[in-house]
Amino acid sequence: MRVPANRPALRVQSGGGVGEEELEFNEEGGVTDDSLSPEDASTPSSRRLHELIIQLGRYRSLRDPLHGICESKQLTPTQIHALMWLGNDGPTHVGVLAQRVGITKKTITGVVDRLEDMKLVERTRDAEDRRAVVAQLTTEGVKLFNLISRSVDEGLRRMLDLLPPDDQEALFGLLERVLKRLGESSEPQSL
Amino acid sequence: MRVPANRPALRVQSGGGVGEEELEFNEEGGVTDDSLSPEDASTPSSRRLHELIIQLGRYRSLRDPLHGICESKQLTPTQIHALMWLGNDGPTHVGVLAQRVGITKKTITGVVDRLEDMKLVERTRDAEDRRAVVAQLTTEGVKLFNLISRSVDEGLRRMLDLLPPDDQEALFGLLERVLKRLGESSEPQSL
DNA sequence: TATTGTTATACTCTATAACTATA
DNA sequence: TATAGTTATAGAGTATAACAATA
Repeated sequence: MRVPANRPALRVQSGGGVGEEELEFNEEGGVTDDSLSPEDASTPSSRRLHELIIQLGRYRSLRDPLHGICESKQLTPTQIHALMWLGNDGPTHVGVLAQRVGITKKTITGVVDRLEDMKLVERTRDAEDRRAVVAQLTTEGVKLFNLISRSVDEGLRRMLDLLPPDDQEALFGLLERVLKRLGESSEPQSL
Repeated sequence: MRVPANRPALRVQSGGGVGEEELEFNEEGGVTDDSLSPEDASTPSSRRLHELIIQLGRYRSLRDPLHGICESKQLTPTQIHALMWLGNDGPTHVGVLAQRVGITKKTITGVVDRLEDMKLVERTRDAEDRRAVVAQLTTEGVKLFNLISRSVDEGLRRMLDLLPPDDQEALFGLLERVLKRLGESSEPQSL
């Protein structure tokens, strides 16, 4: 009853320029809108995985291990997300950073604004393309990145502790094979 | 430069009532604040998993398979999240729903408001505890839930297609063992 | 008094549209 | 003209604080 508007703000450029920033290697768009070809929709395996994921989701500490970090650092998930990519990738065009985080170029501006206000990120112009803006962590930002990185490691360690060594190895092998498959069939966007 | 405030809005009741809605079986609070006991922090395994996850994160289609659904259905991630839990659990106290989605009671009110405006959710009073409000899907909400559920299945199927059958079985076994462990060491909150 | 939700307020996230500067 | 970002605007998510109704 607070806001009379019935339509959420989430809206995507579907009519205008296709080549904006939403282009991915997986372009099915509506995914499964109403056009469910009954052959390749869901399978017993996918439904089994779905059910397992729902069960796991009931354990909140598994679901969002970053939540505690957000609280203790007084940062929003999006801000943490942006910091982590900057720490992992080094200086990055803000447009690319937007892709990484999964938001639009218009939105990344405000996010970087606030990170800059907090002295965690710096903006500089790209000398080679004067239009482009490069974002990079400040010294303080790097320190925070390292701290968060260790927090994530610790969270992952606690998850791994739930698995016997054999299963841990199986998991690693499995993920590595997925990555190999992905690398063969497509490219990570704009790496 | 937009807003002069340097502090983000994310803030959690750390001083007030402990038993609000943030209580989990993993109560380390600050997680790794500054008190990193060097023994049980990160391990080679956790760092390896961390690295693998970062690599996977570069593939955006893997990272947020729900993104396409949000777009096509014109709903926000939080709204989808709430709908999915209502579909999976049936009529639910809005406070419990807040726990599931991972937001506070104050916030869930607005989310349910908007879902109610969209005629996807209904509110009723719990007859046994007149204080409590029960949220449940409308007929239209159930239809949407089924549609989204199938979309998720399809996304999962595409991920599973990246793995040979052996690895799929390994993954299932692995997840089931994690669930078993979790069930032994703790309870899913308020199930 | 304690608990369940809601209301009021403020800030962040997010997208669309219009704009500036550079290629 | 096309591309990289920013500004302006509006709606949704989120938390804190204060409040109402019920136990």
